[in-house]
Amino acid sequence: MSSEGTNFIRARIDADRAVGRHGGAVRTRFPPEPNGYLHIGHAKSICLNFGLARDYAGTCNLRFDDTNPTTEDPEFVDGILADVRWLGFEPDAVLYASDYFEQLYLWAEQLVRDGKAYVDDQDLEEIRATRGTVTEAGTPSPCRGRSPAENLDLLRRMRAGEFVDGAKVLRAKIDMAHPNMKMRDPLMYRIRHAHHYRTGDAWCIYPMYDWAHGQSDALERITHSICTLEFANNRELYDWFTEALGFEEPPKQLEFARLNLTYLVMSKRFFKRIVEEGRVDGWDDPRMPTIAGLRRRGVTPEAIRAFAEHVGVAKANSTVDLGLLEWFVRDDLNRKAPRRMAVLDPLEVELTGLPAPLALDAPEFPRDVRDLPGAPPEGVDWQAVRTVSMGSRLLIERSDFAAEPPPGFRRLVPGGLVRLRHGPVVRCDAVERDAAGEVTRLRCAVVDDPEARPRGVIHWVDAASAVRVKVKLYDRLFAVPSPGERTGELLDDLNPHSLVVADGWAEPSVAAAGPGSRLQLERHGYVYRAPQDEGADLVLTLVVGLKDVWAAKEEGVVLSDEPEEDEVDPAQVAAEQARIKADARTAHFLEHPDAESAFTALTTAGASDDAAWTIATDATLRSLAETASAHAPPGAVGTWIANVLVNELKMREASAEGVDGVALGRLVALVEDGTLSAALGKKVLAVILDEGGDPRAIAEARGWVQVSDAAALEAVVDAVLAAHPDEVARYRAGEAKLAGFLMGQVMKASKGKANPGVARGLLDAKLG
RNA sequence: UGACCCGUGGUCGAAUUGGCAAGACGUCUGGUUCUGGCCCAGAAGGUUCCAGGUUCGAGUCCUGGCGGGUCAACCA
Repeated sequence: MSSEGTNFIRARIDADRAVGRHGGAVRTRFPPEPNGYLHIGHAKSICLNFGLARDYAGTCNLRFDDTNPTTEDPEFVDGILADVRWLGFEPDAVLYASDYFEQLYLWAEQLVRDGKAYVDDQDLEEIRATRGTVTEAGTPSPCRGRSPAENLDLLRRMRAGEFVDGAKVLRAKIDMAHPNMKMRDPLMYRIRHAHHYRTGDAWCIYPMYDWAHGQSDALERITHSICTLEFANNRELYDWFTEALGFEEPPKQLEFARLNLTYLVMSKRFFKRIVEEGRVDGWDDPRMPTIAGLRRRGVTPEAIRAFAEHVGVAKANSTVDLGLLEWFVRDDLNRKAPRRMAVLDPLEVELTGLPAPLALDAPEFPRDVRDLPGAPPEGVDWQAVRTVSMGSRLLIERSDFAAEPPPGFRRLVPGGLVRLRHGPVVRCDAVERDAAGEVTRLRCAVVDDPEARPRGVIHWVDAASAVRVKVKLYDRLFAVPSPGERTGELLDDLNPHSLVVADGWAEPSVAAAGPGSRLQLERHGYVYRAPQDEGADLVLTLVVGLKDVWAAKEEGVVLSDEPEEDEVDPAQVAAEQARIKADARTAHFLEHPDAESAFTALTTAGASDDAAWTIATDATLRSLAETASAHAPPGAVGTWIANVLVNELKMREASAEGVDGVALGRLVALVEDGTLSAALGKKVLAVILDEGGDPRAIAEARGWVQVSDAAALEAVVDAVLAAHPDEVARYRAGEAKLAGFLMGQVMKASKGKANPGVARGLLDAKLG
């Protein structure tokens, strides 16, 4: 199992395996449509699906969902396959929905024969108009009543190409008044005389997503079909199709929240637009959140995988801070990228006191990198040292000198000392300026005093040996955390400085770093040299900058004030809520007098309003309560039905129909007279629901009798207290919440049989 | 105002299925340091959306409300 904890999908898989579904196998798939490039959001899905297959020793297919010939392109299938492999996953099979067209068609004929699908002659507008709205039912097509034989003939002629595009469609025959719009006779096939990149001209009808997807999953014997939240409404249809075709152990669809990141949008359409408008340099522009873009930026697959695992999988819409992705990129590169020095905005330094050029040994990594968690990367010699020469003419970063330093400035100042990284400490003796007052050159002297206390350490390059580098300083694509929010136009929020090219100088060994290598330019960030050089120049791209506490402080990031919360009086809220509830109830009772009498009867018998309402508005529960009330106090029966029974039924997805009212009443009586505690009563109820029977007999057969005897419970309480001395001490030290924990232990020790009231009294007394 | 899904520190997200509200990022201290990086130690930050109910005990169950998302392509 992954070290990154659990999530609802894993919980579901564990539960399915526990009951032996699919023989405990896990088969997933990643199903992109080849109509664009994959982005970081897809990476999350890829890591999820392939990660599940890996952790459960299952399989994961890559399946191209290529059911729409007009948008798809083989260019994208190649790109997608390359991206998946680059991320580090090898599909167990590379498959295409288009390979299933024949089977899909055969199944469609089957549904037609079964009267579960029909051919509709209505055009696009008519279908749209008769679908209804979210609050109004749709109206059936005039073609809905066609006979299976006629439909079959029409479908075959559709396939044979007798009709023009849009003339006819095949629809599932479900329910035009269904509250879920996806179930209002959804389309299965449309006519499209178009060339498909794989099936060529073999077909002129193409399956819709809903029809193709679940059946493709079933063909591949997928166990868990994982998709994003927006398909949740489609699940009912997914299940309808697999049910209609009668698959055994059909695949089950599970939906999770797609990844959103601040400073980014994850929209294929927007990507397409900025690529076409030339605002970025293609789908793989290093500013793009596409996998290809991240790769060209120099981000490693390891960083993406670690990020994807970390953000987790849930059903709540959420937006992850882009800073988190950047953190994972740094964390990975910190251990992999050899250190180098480069000056991007040079200021000349004339160094005196150097008798001859120095040859300095500079380690590839600082010592402490070795102590990082995780093994050192392969192929990196941690002891490696490169030689850096230092002559009398140096270049330092312009921002590393300040004639008038701000407080806390730990770099070069007139008359001040700094260490030149891997080299000597120097003192700034003179500052040369041009006519405009701009600093043009510094004169510094080597300070040969081992006691010297420099203000800080700065990097440098030797002017005589430095090589020219062009560093593409990439920044976030958007300037604001939520693009498009201000004006509704994404382009308005594009970061104008997302690409700044710096012409700098680097120590010579930077040129020796091979194509495809990653380095840390010390005090700047991590850079990447493209596998293919762009020209004669040495070009590096900034993958991500180093964390920079100083720059953040300089910018003076001001945290916004806490928004003032309006003071609300809970009592007032409660009163208001009660009024709303009461109003709704009176309105309901106006039309349902029987509900009102039941409600009144239950509340006067002592049930709470909520419990009474739950029962009074449900005919089945109402008659159940009536039957049960012959054997136990009606108020208690009401409370039990509303709070315990309803929950149990919900968990087993069962209805109240057929529940034994007499047994229920007797059960409540047993709880009321103290024979059973509430917890034991719940267990007995579960048995009644599962296999039926008399509550007393069930309880006796299993020894489920509440223990109220103080002496017997005292022994249990003593044992628990003795077994948890730390918790007892913490409780006595003031951690009141530990009482709940200890009480839980007592209940557990008594196998749930302790009378909670008595046990609690004992416990409280002993804890003092 | 139909159906479905979702509300847990600033941001993500766990919680053994009713029993001590994890962890990470971010923030703030301090230490270390020849990278203002990394690392180490510590801290702050929560009425688990709200109100009722059930229970010895509720983030978890029930009822209602509020807020957000998705669905009315011959896209996926």
